[in-house]
Amino acid sequence: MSQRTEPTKSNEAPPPRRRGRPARANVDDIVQAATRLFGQRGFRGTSIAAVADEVGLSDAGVLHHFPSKSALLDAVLEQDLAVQAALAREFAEPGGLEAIRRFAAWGAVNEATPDLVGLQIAVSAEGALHQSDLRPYVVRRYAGVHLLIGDLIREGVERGEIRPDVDAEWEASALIAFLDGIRLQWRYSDGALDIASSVRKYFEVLVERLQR
Amino acid sequence: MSQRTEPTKSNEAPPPRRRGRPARANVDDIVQAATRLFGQRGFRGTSIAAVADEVGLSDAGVLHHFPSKSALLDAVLEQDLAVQAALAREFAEPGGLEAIRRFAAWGAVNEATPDLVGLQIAVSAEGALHQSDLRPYVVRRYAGVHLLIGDLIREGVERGEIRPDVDAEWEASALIAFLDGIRLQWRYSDGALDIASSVRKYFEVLVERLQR
Amino acid sequence: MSQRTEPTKSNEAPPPRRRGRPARANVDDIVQAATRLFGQRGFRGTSIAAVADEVGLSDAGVLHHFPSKSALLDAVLEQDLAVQAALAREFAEPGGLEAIRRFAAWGAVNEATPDLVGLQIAVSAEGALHQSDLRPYVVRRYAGVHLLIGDLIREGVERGEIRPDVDAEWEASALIAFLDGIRLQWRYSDGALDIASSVRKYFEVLVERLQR
Amino acid sequence: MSQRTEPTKSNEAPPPRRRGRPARANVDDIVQAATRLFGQRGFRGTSIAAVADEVGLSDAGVLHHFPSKSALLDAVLEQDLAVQAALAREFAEPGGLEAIRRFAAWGAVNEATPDLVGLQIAVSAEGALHQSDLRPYVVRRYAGVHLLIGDLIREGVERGEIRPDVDAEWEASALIAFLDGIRLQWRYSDGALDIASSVRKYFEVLVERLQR
DNA sequence: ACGGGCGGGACGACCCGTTTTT
DNA sequence: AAAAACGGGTCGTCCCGCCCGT
Repeated sequence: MSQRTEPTKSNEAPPPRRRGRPARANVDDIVQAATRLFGQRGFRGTSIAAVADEVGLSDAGVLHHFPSKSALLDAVLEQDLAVQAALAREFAEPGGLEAIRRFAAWGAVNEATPDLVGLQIAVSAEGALHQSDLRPYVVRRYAGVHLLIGDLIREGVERGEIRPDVDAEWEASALIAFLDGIRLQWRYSDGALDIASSVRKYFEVLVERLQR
Repeated sequence: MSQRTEPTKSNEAPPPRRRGRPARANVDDIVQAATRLFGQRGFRGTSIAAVADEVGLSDAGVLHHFPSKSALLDAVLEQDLAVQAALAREFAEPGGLEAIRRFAAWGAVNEATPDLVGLQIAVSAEGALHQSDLRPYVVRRYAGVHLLIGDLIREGVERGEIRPDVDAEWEASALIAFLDGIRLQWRYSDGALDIASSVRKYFEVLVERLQR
Repeated sequence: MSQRTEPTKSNEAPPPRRRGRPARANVDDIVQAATRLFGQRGFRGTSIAAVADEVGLSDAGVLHHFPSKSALLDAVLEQDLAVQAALAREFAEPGGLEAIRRFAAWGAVNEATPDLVGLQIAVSAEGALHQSDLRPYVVRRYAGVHLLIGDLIREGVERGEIRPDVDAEWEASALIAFLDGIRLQWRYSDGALDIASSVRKYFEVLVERLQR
Repeated sequence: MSQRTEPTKSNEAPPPRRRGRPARANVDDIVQAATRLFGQRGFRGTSIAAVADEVGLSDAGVLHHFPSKSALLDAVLEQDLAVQAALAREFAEPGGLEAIRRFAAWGAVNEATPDLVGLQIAVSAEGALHQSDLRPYVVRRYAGVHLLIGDLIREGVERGEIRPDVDAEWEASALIAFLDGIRLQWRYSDGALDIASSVRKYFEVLVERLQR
């Protein structure tokens, strides 16, 4: 299925390719390839040359677009964050318990975007190491999700959908923990684990616990 | 105390060893230092030289005891596994629901052995990357824990302590996921998160769910 | 306006230049910037990008005007040579001992044109290295000055102003050596050394020695 | 004298190589080779690989002995300084005017140790560039020589050998300038210039000026 | 047996001058 | 005049072997 090397629009009508545009890789291609490779091999385990290879450039070619490896990382992370944020907004839109119910589909989304999931796993993993540049990014992401979930629970309590004595902080933390952990297992099982239904089940149990 | 460089048993060097032999680092020291460093910086992020430095040897000195870096890794992992297995046996000893209740103390144990926890996190993290030598090790560990928890649940069902309709597989998987995830959060919070009580709470909820 | 990008003569752009041309850097600007940077960091220590930055262009922009880095160097050197030659002609104009006396002001001129002096120092310095492209240029300059001074002395002898037994060759060589060396010291002293009076003193001593 | 490139014994009889020290390049060889290359091509113009080549090692081999390029530079400079200091002490030993007379032989010494002279020229040259690591070294050397010469003149004045109205500071400065400059010319003339007699002549003129 | 001095080959990121295309 | 890309090169790191002393 066309390994890599020409990721973009499939309807690009290659033959004509007027006026010798060599159809060079563009910035988006690079970010995409880097996303995949970072996700597969980790940030430190991925050399600029490997990314360049993927998109058919030389190291210098990539460094032309991104002055340093960490600039490339920033671009990758920023793009990931944008996708995640959009998704979270969509899920959270109804607010309260209903929003939480919606998040049950989160596992299915994971299965659909393995590259991004791989990236998040790898980033979480490497960020856990001391003195990693990825730490702040992961910490920020944790804080964001934590706040989001906590708010939904509190909102549910206000609306009377959720029992007032639930420990919102702990629930948020436990949810994130489960999601992170199950994602790891998914990775280790080479996708064999049915993450979608596993996540759905967690939400069933969670919703029941929240309601009473 | 025994700063570095010769931490271990003082009752060695039995016979003469005259003339102030500088008390060189031994194999155990190296494994211990490697455990700490692997846990802090990851396996690939730790150079042999760094380990050697920690114990006051040269690279060659370390390589004398362990022919290669991965031999050192094996030793570290083996030691970790032994500790974990002993712990698990102790917790699981009563069997059934009671054993599961005992595991609630797992979080507290984590706080007591930060080096080993760090190692496990780092290993899980790096093993998640494709083509990592650590993968098989992590997979094996997952399988072991999975089996252990599953067996305890099944045993509890047999004993009538646990509802027969629980999904043992999913519970084991979810538990491991939570533990892995919460450990990560603990790491990212620089130990600020109260992992012991967070884990205890999970087990409370779990035990309640299993019973009724 | 004009942030950067066209510091020089304001009375250019004579006729139309309609439609707010952003007043791009011109060739002279580039040469001037290159002169300063070559003088400060040396030829090899100055990248085309650095020059481009100074004048607000991209590397490619500079390379549009000068096909290669050494073409830019040639332009810089040529301009420097023109300035020096004009100065020398002016000083040497009366000929004989009087011309030599005039050269006493050389130090003061140096202080007034620090960029060019910096360039000469840097060029002398780098040209001294083996296989440098700058060698021939420096050698030619040495020869020129040598000849000039030698001629003045010989002329002075003919005119009877200078003792006939002076060693013109050595005097020229020593003078140049002193000037080069004192210039270096000036540079190392960050301009603290009073090069003008130091040079003047050398000429006093020299003139006295020449006369008897 | 066995150019370079295979410093060891030429009759090395590869097969046997009894138990033996393969006569690897040692630290001194590296420093010496670096001295020559730095002198010929400058510090920045000399790669570690070039030095390694000269002594028959790989880059890594050299970096084993000197952790970084600037560590190697330090070693080279330190050695140079030691040689210079010893020489200066020897010349300056009688003190006063006599010591100054002795320095007339400085040019001849230069001719005998072209490598060190080359190094000094190159270092002076590169140090003149802004933000060079060599600056402080050169400044220190200047200060040392300045002080030495100044002291000798002052001593000569005290002893009554030198006229009391000489400007010791200027004389020191001018002497250094001449020496630096003439050295440069010597370099540019590819050794054709008779630096020994040129320097001697400067000292003759100098001594005469100091005395009367 | 233990420990280390010494060395290397591969690879890492990044920079620089330059050509090609628009 | 800029944008895109490349090839060569720099320093430095890493893992590991070949020796030799104790």
